[in-house]
Order: sequence, then structure tokens, then C-alpha cells
Amino acid sequence: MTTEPKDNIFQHFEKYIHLSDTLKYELTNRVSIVNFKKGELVHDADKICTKSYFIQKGLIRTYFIKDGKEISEYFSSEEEWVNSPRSFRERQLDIYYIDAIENTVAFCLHVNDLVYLFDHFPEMERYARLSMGTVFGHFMDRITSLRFTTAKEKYEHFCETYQGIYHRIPLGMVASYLGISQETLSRIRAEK
Amino acid sequence: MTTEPKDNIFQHFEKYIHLSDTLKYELTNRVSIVNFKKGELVHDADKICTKSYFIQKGLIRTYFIKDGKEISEYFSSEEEWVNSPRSFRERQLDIYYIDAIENTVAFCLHVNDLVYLFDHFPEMERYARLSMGTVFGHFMDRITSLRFTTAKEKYEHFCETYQGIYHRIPLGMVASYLGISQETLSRIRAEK
DNA sequence: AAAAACTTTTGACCTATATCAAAAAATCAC
DNA sequence: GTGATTTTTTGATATAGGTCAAAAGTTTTT
Repeated sequence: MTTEPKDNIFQHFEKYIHLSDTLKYELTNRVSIVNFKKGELVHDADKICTKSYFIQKGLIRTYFIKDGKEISEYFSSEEEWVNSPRSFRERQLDIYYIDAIENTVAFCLHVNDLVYLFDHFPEMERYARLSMGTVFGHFMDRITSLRFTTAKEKYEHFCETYQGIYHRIPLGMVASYLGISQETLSRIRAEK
Repeated sequence: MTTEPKDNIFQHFEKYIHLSDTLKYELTNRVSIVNFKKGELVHDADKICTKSYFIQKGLIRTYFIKDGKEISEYFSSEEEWVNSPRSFRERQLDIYYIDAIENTVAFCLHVNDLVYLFDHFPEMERYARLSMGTVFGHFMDRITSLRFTTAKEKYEHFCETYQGIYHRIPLGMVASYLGISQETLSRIRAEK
């Protein structure tokens, strides 16, 4: 009995809902596998985001450009969905670019297919509600961390949140994610 | 033809989903009206949050205590839901207190009733997914605002986000919401 | 394997904002 | 309406972390 690659994404759904055979079938038909090479653009801010990616292996960055500089908004890795949220949800342009920090393998789901699934499988609505709840909590923690901590504490919070991933992300990207300068982050790292 | 007080909350749902008569009936039976006086505690961090409030009129603050000081997490007003998110979702304790900045009239929905509605009306799941999406966007904007702006810009962003509400909130609460000191905020306001 | 192109570190200096303290103003309670 | 409490403003001082510049280290390209 070999392990199908899609078991991965099924297991993720099953953390929140029961997957019927019909739903599994529909998912399998609608999801494809894509590869991104390190540095490759996954989504371009000049386009409307119509695809959502569930990362099987690898590391992805969502960023935007401010004053000519790339500012990391967040990082996503194994077992997480990535897209340009507002663009994907509201079918309009938004500021975010997405690229691969490492070679990445992901499942790809088109927004139209997702709409089909929402329309025909109420449990998908529930899945979305519940999984969004989880992300919500992280956002609130991050907001607190950004407001009331020194640069050092922000970095420590980052290391906790991105347990086992933080050392795979270049320093400059981490600094912009935290809203501190590269130099400051470099100094913080040095004193450890 | 008089206007039922519950029209208010129905209209809100109808921004996202169609409300069937049965669902309206179930909602009406499960929702009650509550009043809070200015300064009154709506939710205590020592308890698990089992109720969610939809504000009909008034202004509510969600805050937590850090080093003996009250830190405002966010403010909620007309047409918005308030609860202690993680506590309500996961039925466990969390750090947030909630109180009324102004006399407030709200609809109250118990978590058990909400679960009932989710279980019997798939459109409620959709409502939750869609309305959470909206809040998501605000969170992302706030995170950006917190990282890359001066105290003054943070305050300006706050005034935009809380259009027509910001002048109802005491300065000290706004300062802690923004993660800047009262004194700095006072100086920013002075130079206008 | 050398050159080119990035990324990170180190150093010097400067500014926005925190902190502490006290006065002024506003709000609340009797 | 007057005193008490709370909130906001103003002033003086200190500091974390920003910016600019250049050196050191690393990775990529040919």
C-alpha cells in the first residue's frame, strides 16, 4: 500500500471536517501539483490572484514593495495555504507578490473550483470557517508582539511562531517582516 | 409599518447570505437584547466567553492587562460582533476583557445557539466565512500600519479605520491601541 | 576557480519616541 | 455647584533603534 501524494492535503482537511468519498473525488479532480524553483514568482501583484496553493514541501514568502524595497508580509510552509488574500477573495488587484524561498512542491486549486466546492459541499464552508479561526489567533498575537516589545522580543516571538523555519529565511526578509532594520537584527543575532 | 429592532441584525446577515424565513425565526428565538452601561464589564477574562454580542448602538473595547496597565486591543461599534475570539471559539480562557466605552445596546447570542445554527443552516457557515474574510483584511492593514509608520502615521491610519468613532474614544485607550505613549499621542494631536 | 553579485556584519552618528514629573483641564460624585 | 478623581497636556531628559557607509562573508555565474 503506497502513500498517494494527495493523502497529505486530505489529512489536513480531516483535522477540521470529515471527508466523504465524493468530496475526496471532487478534490482530487480539481487539485493539481505544481513545482516552483527557489526565487521563482508564484504570484504577481499585477494580476488578480485566482489560484491558491497548499504547500506540500518548501517555503514561500508573501511580500509587497514599499519605497522600492521588498517588505515581507509573512512566510508559509508545509501544510499551509498561500494566496494573495484580498485579491483571491474579492477578485481584484492587491499589492502582494508571492515567491519561493526554497524549491517548493504545492497543490494548486483554482478559485472557480473552490467556489464549486463551497456551493456543493457545505462541509467545505465549515472547513474554511474553522481553519480561518486558527489563522486569526496568530494575527492577534502578531499585532500584540508588534506593539509592545523591543526589537529583541519581536525577534524572539518570530522564532517561536516560525519554529523550525526561521533559520531557513534570509536575515533581510526577517527584518522587514518584523519592521526593524537589517542592521538591528544582525546585532541582536550577534549577541547570542 | 414599524421597524422591528431585529431588522438591524437581519440586514447585516443579508449583506452576505439570503435569510430564509425559517432561519429568521430560529435567529429571533435565540437572540436576546442586552444593555450595558458606560464602564460596565461585558466579558471578564476570568471566565470562558460563551456569548457573542452584535452591537446595535454604542461602543465597546476589548483589552488586556500588561504590567498592570490596560492595553486596548480593538474597538467595536454599530453593526459589529464582539467576543473574546479565542475563548469563544475554543471554549478556553484567554487574556481579554471587554467593556463598554459608551452605553450600549446589543444582541446577544450564546455559543451553543450559534453551534445549533451552524449545524442546521449551512448558509450560516458561509456567512461566517465571508464576514471573517472582511475582518482579515483589516488585520493585515493594521499589521502593515504598525510596522512601517511613525507614530503620527499610525494615528492617521487609526482615524481612517475608525472613521467617525475615533473622537468618542479616550486618548489613553487610543495610545495603547496604537502601541505609543499617551504623551506622544497628545503631542501629535496638539500639532493639528 | 575567478569574478560578479548579493547578504550580513560592524562602526559612527542622529532622531523619534519613551519615561518621568508635574501642571492644567475635564469629568464624576455627592 | 464644589471638591475629588481621572484624563490630558506640557516640559525636560534619556535611549533604542534608525540611517549611512564601508568591510567582510557568502552565493551564484561563467
